Amino acid sequence: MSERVVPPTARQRRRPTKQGVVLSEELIVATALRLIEEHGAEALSVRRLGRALGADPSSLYRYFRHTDDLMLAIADELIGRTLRIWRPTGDWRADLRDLGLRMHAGALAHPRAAVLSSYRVTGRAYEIQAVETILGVLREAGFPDADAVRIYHAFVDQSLAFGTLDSASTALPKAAREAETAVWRATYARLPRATHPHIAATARHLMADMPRSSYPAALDMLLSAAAARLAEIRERAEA
Amino acid sequence: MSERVVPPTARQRRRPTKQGVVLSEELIVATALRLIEEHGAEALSVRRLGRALGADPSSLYRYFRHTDDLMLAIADELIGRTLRIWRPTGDWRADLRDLGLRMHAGALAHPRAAVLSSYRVTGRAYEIQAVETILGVLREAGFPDADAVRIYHAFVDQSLAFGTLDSASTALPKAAREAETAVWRATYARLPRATHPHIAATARHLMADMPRSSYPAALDMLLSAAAARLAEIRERAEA
DNA sequence: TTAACAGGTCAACGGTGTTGTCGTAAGGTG
DNA sequence: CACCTTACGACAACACCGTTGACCTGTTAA
Repeated sequence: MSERVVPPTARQRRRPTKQGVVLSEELIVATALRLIEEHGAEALSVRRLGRALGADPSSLYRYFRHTDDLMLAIADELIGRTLRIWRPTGDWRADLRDLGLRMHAGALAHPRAAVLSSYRVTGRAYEIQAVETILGVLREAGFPDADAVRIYHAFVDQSLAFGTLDSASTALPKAAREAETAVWRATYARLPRATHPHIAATARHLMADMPRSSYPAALDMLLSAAAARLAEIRERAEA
Repeated sequence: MSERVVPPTARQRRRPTKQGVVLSEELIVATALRLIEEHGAEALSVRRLGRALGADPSSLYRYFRHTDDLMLAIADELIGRTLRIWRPTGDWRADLRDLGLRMHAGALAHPRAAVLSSYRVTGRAYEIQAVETILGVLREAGFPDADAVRIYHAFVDQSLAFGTLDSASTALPKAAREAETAVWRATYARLPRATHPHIAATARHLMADMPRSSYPAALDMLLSAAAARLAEIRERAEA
C-alpha cells in the first residue's frame, strides 16, 4: 500500500480503464453528484460509483483516501457553485440575506447532496473563499473581530442546518410526504380547544405557516439581532 | 412472512431467548440507547444490538419492521425525556432558551436518532404536547397569534436543524473528527494576510469559536430578535 | 390435554467499505 | 527506439451490514 493517493498536480499517467474511461478527480466528483441527484444520496457507494464510471471500485482509492475524502470534494464543489453566483453590493445586511437565501436554495436544488455534505469542514479552496468573503462583509460593516466570527459562525451553520433540514423533507418518498401533510391536517387541525387551547386558537396560522420553510424568518431574526448589536457597538463608540 | 410485527398491546407470549432474555419493545429501545451512549453512534447496528440483547438479530424484526422504525421509537423516547425534564418558570425567554438547549443536548446525546427524527412529523403524543406548550409560552408572553406561530416555527426548526447538524458531526468516526480540527489548525490558521486578510486578522477567534457549536449564539440571536419584536408590539399597544 | 401460533433461531442473499497483490501500459531517459 | 520505472487499474478477499423465508419450540387458551 504505502501511499496510494498521488497529489492531483502530479498526476500524468492516465491509463484508461478496461471500459475505456480516463479517470480524474473532477470526473469522479461530477459522476458522484449526478448519481446522487438521479438516485438519491443513499445510492452513492464506492461500488456503485465505480460501476457508473466504468471502473473497478478500488481504483477510486487512487484518488481519494476514503469515502470521506470524496464527500468533502463533493461538498466543496457545491459551495463553489453557490459562491460563483453571488455578487455583494456593499450593504452587509442585504448581502448576507441574499447569500443565506442562495445557500438555502442551493441545498434545496441538490437535496441529496446537501444532506451528505453540509456538516463537514472541507478546508478546500471554495470553502476558504467563502469564509474570507463573509468575514470581510462583517468586518467592513464595523463588527469587532470577536463579534464578526461569532455572527459568521451562526450565520453559516444556520444556513447549512436549515438547508439540510428542508432538503431532507423534500427528499422524502412521495408517499411519506403526503402522509406528513395529512398528519397536520388530520391531527393538529382538529385538536379540541379544551385539551389544546393554544393549538386550537392558532390552527389557522399553523396550517398556513407549517408547510413553508421557516428559514427566511429565522434568517431575518438573526440579521436583525446582528443589526441591533452593531447599533449598540456604534453607540458605545460615540460615548 | 406475512405480518411479523404484532402491535405491542397484543403481545403476551414472551418466550425467553436462548440466553434467557425476555425481549420487549422497551428493552430493545433502552438497550439501543445504552449502546449508542457507551460505544458511539456508529456502534448501533441490528446485529450488534442483537448481540447486546443476547438474541438473534432477526428477532428484532418481530418488534420493528425495519431499522427506521426502531430509530423513530428511539426518537420518540428522546422527545419524551426532554419534555419530562423541562420545567417552565414563567419567564418566556429563559424558558425557551432552556428548552432549546435541552433539545439540542438531547440530539447530541443520540446523534443517529436525532438525524432521523428531525424532519419527520410524527403526530404522536409527545410532539403534540411540545407544540401546545411552546405556543402557550409565546402567547402568554403577549405575542399575537401570527407572531407566536412564526416564532414557534423558527424556534423549533432551528433547534432541530442545529441538533441534526451538530450531531451529524459528533457521529463522525473519531479519526474524521480529529481531522476537522486539524484542518482548522493547519489550513486556516496559517493563511497569509496578503491573500486572506480577514481570516488572518481573526484567526485567533476562529480557532476558539469554530470547534464549538454555534447553536447557543444562534438561539440567543433568535430570542433577542423576538424580544425586540415584543417590545415593539407593546409600544404600539400603548400608543 | 392439546392444538395453535407468537416469536426465537438459522442460514442465506446481496449489499457495503477497504486493502494487499499483481500486471501492464504510459512516460521519461538515453 | 528501446528500456526502466512506476502510476494506476483490476482482482480477490475480508469483515461487516440489513433483511427475509423456513423452521422449530414454548406458552397459552380452550
